[in-house]
Amino acid sequence: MLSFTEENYIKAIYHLSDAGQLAVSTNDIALHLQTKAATVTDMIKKLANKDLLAYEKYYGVSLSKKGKNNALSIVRKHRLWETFLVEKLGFQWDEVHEVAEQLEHIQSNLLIEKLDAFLGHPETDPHGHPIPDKNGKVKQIKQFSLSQGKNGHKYIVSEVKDGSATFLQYLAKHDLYPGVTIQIKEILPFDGSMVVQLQNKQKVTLSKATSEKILIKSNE
Amino acid sequence: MLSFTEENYIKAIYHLSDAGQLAVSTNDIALHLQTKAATVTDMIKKLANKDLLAYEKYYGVSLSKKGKNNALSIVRKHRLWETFLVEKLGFQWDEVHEVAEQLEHIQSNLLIEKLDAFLGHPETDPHGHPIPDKNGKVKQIKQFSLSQGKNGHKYIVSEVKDGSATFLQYLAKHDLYPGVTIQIKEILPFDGSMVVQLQNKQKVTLSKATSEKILIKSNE
DNA sequence: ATAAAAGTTTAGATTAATCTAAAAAAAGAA
DNA sequence: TTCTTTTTTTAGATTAATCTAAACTTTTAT
Ligand SMILES: [Mn+2]
Ligand SMILES: [Mn+2]
Ligand SMILES: [Mn+2]
Ligand SMILES: [Mn+2]
Repeated sequence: MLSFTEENYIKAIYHLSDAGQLAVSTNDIALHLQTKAATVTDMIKKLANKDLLAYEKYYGVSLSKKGKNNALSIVRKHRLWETFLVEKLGFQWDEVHEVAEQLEHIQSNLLIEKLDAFLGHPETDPHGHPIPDKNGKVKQIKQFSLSQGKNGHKYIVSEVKDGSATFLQYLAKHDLYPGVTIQIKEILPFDGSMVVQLQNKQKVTLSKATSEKILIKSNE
Repeated sequence: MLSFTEENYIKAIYHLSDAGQLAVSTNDIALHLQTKAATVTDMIKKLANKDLLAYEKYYGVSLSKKGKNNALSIVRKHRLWETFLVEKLGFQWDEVHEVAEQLEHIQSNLLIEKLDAFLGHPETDPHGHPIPDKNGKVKQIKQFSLSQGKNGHKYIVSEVKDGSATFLQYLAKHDLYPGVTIQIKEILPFDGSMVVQLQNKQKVTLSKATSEKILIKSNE
């Protein structure tokens, strides 16, 4: 049984390592968790003793199988709770992250499996992030950045890569959510901004910076 | 903002003092929280410094207005979550307490008000315990022990006073829940046990000890 | 009224998580 | 390759929550 703090370290390392691929440095973890490097060193020694990660002095850490499983379980809970908050309680998608940061630490397998069933076994959360299944399997979809879309083509929004409240509110104002179909109407060559049209025929102009943070998938 | 531990102390004192009426002793708190008296002494000093309770050395503590408000908020959250777990997620009523002990510490007013609305502003939890409203008001109903019911009379089960899993499972097996109408068919004088009949005509024999732990209200 | 028992507090330690400052190692630049 | 900068670790403290053992206060019983 991991403590609240240990769980947050494991999850941070999971995200920073790109799902457990790369090694993660002490400073990266400290930055991500808003703490100090010395604190991180202490904690990763503890996590290494628990076989949750491999730690090589001065060269960072990488999650073990056990650590990865723990991380996936926390990510699963986080994303299921976010889905619950939006789908069932009527939260806006920019309001859920902080609360899910707390809810993800509730310990009860029964709870999470019943919540999953109540939500109809969703595959993605409100931001389009995939929800790991009970066995830790993550469904990967073929997606790419909207900034790489072709003029005239239709796509489906699949994920947003910026979770800040202002960005999410901006997208919400223009009805840009995962699942929405869009068509690229125009790409301006001098600044890379583009005009996209929604199902309801409304047009929105998006800056390059914005279109880079929106992921899309093919329209089937 | 109270810590997890501080919240547990405040809630324990609230329950032990019968909703803030009586003073509570150090030992009572230690027993209830499964900790040591010395630990309790330290913590109540801290809570006294935060004006959550009045502490008189050697004579126990009593909650302040502020302490009572905090306690009511935690109790509200606990009971709303228990209701959610039973009504929406399909938990059995003997499975919810441990999970609610964790969920009651989640910090988010928005969450709890949205949860309340989602549940239809329930007045009692699955065990018949009243749910304090947003302002901390607790609705009191006229209720009494089933052991004091009269032969031949009809009543509605309103609350159960024992939260142990075995007791709750026993009642569930006989469909005895808050809200169910029962009629007393027979009271045996030598041991105080009674036979009650449910809506579905099924009869159950309850020992005195059991009927004392079931609260009922009049059949209107 | 005094002594014994019960309950409470204080003193001193421990563990988890955190910090700052100093030392050590690795990486980058000249 | 050697020096400088950056990163990481170690050393030593701090805070919250906990414990045991000893001291103290209140209550109960003779
Ligand atoms: Mn999130
Ligand atoms: Mn998300
Ligand atoms: Mn409960
Ligand atoms: Mn209850």
